[in-house]
Amino acid sequence: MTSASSGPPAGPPRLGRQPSTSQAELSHIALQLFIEHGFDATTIDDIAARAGIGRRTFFRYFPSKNDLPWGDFDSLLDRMRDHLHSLPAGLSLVEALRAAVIEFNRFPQEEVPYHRQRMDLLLNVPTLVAHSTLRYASWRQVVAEYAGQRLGVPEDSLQPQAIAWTYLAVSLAAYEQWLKNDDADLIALLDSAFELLDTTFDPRHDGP
Amino acid sequence: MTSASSGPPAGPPRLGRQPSTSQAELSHIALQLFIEHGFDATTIDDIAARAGIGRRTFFRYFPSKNDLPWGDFDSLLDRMRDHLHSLPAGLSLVEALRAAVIEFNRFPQEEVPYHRQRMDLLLNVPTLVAHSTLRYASWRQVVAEYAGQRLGVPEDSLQPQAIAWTYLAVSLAAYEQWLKNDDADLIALLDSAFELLDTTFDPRHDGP
DNA sequence: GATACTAATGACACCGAGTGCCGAATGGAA
DNA sequence: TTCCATTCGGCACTCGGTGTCATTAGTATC
Repeated sequence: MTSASSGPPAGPPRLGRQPSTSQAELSHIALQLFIEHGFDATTIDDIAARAGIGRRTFFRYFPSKNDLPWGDFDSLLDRMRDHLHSLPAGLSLVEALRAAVIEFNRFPQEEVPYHRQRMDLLLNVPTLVAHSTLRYASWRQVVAEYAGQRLGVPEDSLQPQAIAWTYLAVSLAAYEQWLKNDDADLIALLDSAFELLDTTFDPRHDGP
Repeated sequence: MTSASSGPPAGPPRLGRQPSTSQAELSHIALQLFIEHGFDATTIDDIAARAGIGRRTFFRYFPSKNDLPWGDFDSLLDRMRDHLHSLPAGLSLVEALRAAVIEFNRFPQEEVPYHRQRMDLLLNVPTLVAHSTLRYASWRQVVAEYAGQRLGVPEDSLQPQAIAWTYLAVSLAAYEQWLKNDDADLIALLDSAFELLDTTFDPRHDGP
C-alpha cells in the first residue's frame, strides 16, 4: 500500500492516464502544512487543495491522513530485512539485531532534520502516536521473523515476539530522548539504550 | 476521566438530576455488542439505543468509542502504583517491577473470561490496537516513575523510560500468547516472558 | 406547596475522515 | 481515429465527535 520504491518499473510501458502527483509529493506537502498549522488543524481538503487534486483523489494515494507522515515505510522495512540476512553468521542474535536496528535508523546527514520533524509528529501528536502502532507491528514482524529463524522456533511464539517487542521498546525510548534534545545523536542514544538493556537485565548485576 | 471507584462518596448528599446510567454499565453493554456484531459494525447509536440514552449523552460517559473496552483503567493504575510502593525494599528494581506487573495482571477467576474478551478486542481490532497505545502510555508512566525513583534519576531520562517500555513490551508479548491459546495461563506466560528477558540479554549467554 | 438552584439529558446543527459510485478526462495502442 | 486502460473528481452518504441550548429531574429553601 505504501511500498514500491519510485522510478518506472520499466516493464509494461505504462497504460492509461498519468497520475497527477505521487505519494512522496503529497507526503511532503502535508508535512509542511502539519508543521505550519498543526496536524489536527490541517484538513484533507487543505492538503488536496495545495496539491491541486480533488479530495477524492487524495484517498487514492493515501488510505488515511495518519499515514501521511510515514511516507514509504515498507521499503525501509524491506531494506532492514535484507540487511539482517546479510549480516555475518558469527554475530549472536542480539548482536545482529542491535546492529540491524541501528543501521535501520541511520540517515544521510541532510535528511536528519526532515526525519526529526516526521518523528516529532509521530511521537507527539496523539492521533499519530496511536496510529503508528500499526506500523510498528510490521517492523516487529521483520524482527520476529529473523529471531524465530535464528532460534529455530515459530516466529509467532513467545521468545521471538518478546524480542521483537523489546527492540521496538528500546528504540522508542531512544527516539523520545532524541526528540527532547535538539543536538542529540540518535545513533549514540540507540546504542546506549541497548547497552542499558544488557546491564539492567544482567542477572549478575543485582541492584539497586 | 475514567477513574473514581464507584460507591457514593458520602460527602455532599448529591444535588441535581441523577445520572441515568454509568460508565460500567455502558462498557458492559458495548462489550456485548462488540462481541456479537464486531467492533466496527457497532455504532454509537446502537450502544446508546441499547442503553436507553441519547447519543449525545453517551459522550458524557465516554470520550470515545475506543475507550469503551478499557472501562475504568485509571483505578487499576492507582492500584499498581500503590502496590509498587508497598513492596519490600529488599527487592531489586527488576524484581520489584516483575512482581508488580504480574500482580497487576492477576484477576479473580470469575473475571478472567471477561478480561479475555476485552483483551481480545484490544489486541486484535486495529482501531483499538492503535488507541490502546495512549493508555499504555499512562501505564508506562507509572513504571517509569518508580524506576526513576529507585535509580535516582529523572523519570523522563533514558533508563527509566527504556525500562518502562521494555516491561510493557514483554507484557504485551505474553498477552498475545495468552490470547492465542484458550487454556493458557496468563501469569505463567508473563513469568516466562520475564524469564526470557533475563536469559536473552544475559551477556554470559552468547548464542545462538 | 411554591420557588430557586443544580446537574444530567437529549435534540439539533455542524465538522471532518473515509467510502461507494459513476461519469469525465487523459493517455497509449491498434 | 477508434479503442481501451487508468486516473480523476464530483456527489452523496455514513460515522465519530463537538458546541449549544432548552428541558427534565432532582435537592434545598422559604
